[in-house]
Amino acid sequence: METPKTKAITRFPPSPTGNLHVGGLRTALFNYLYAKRMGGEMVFRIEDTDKERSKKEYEQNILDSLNWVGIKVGEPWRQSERTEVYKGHLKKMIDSGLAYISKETPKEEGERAEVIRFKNPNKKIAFEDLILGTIEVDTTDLGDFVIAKDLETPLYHLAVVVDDFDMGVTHIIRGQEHIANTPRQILIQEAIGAPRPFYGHIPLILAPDKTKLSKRHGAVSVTQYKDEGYLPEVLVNFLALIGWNPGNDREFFTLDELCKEFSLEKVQKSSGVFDVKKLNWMNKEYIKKLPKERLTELVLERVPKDKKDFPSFSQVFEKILPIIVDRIERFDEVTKMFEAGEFDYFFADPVYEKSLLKNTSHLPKLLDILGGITDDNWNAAGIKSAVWDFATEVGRGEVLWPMRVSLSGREKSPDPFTLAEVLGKEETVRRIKMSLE
RNA sequence: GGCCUUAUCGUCUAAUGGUUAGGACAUCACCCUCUCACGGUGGAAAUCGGGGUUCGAAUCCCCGUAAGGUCACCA
Repeated sequence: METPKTKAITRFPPSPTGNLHVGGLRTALFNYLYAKRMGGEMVFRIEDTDKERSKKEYEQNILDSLNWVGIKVGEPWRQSERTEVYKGHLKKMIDSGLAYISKETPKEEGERAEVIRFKNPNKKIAFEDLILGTIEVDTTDLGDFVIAKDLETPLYHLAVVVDDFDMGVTHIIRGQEHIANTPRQILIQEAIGAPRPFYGHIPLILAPDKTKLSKRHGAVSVTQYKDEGYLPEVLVNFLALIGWNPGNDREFFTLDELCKEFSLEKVQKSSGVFDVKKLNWMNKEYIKKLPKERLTELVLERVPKDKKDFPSFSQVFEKILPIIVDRIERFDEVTKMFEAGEFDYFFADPVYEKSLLKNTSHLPKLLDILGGITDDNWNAAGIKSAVWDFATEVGRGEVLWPMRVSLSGREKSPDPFTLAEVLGKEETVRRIKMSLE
């Protein structure tokens, strides 16, 4: 790993007008990773100048989401608490003719008859984007844009520039939707005498239809992914790989590993589609490697209350955990399976549908074989080897199917040997006899 | 529409002038198998189009085309 030459101060400045979006999380991630990689830090700022739309609950959600995935942030700066600072700049700019109070004819409700506009010097601005290269724009067609409604009510562009300056931000890493904002923010920087930070505009995350990811495409907030049972480390790993790659085939990274590997040179220029299928695959890969304690906890919290009330629940649960885990990609599937009654037969007698049982004529013989298995050998492998030859001889489907149905009562279930192991010898025998009645 | 940006398998991407254009997800086939799931093996699949530059172009340049972003008294 290369030694960083300059410490970088990056920032994550969400506006609390909604829950944290996966796109927003990806932006936070890249800023965090870059700062860590460069031996600096990412500062956190709440952009709540829009008093109408900003809500405390959203601020909390953003913070909770960040914590959930393990991105640590300090106390945020709040724009709503810095009105005086912006006011000072505004006054100075007006006094020196860099901005002016403009008379307006309100077109919409809520619009003022007087606003503060920036005196646009109408020149060409070129900046070196760390990801896209040189970008040049003629700011003339921006006109004298509005930077505040009045001295007490600054607008986005002004507040951003002032804050980035005061916070000592060296690198602004943000989504490509901000490219158009950069020239006017540079103009303001020059007006207030702030140094120009480095810019890196990262590619957008798109929905499968290649349009902006929005609610109509399904889950967009981090909270939703959490609720659906995705692991936080998976979301981080997956999101890091949209628009960035390590330069080789490696796909699995922890947050810490990403902090060491990340670089802006490997960030893609073009937008990437959020592929839930791959997310699901990755979640399953991580689930497979989870330590037993955490796995148990995560599955257990998704089991419906009424199922947990079965008297034998704890003992049985221990045994069927691997069966459950085998069948899920996301933890919310645990709830769905239990609610569908998938595992009811582990806790209570199955109810037989005669048509499902098919041919029961080999069951008595099967009972003999099972009876001969010692307790030591009563496990899936042992049971299988005891039964296998007989089953093969008369036709496996003729023995194994009725055996499995008599134990589960279901059309679909784990294999009969596993079923028998979980149920125990006594119960297995009892159920097969019961199916013969 | 103006301005800005982008363009490798369906998707995420590797290859920074010389590779049979590589990997992963998804997909398909086969295997495992009493069912479901898991698992294993193999296959198909891409350089947007047209011109240059060069011995040689996915890679550099130009022109098209397409996609996205942005044009607020939101951020």
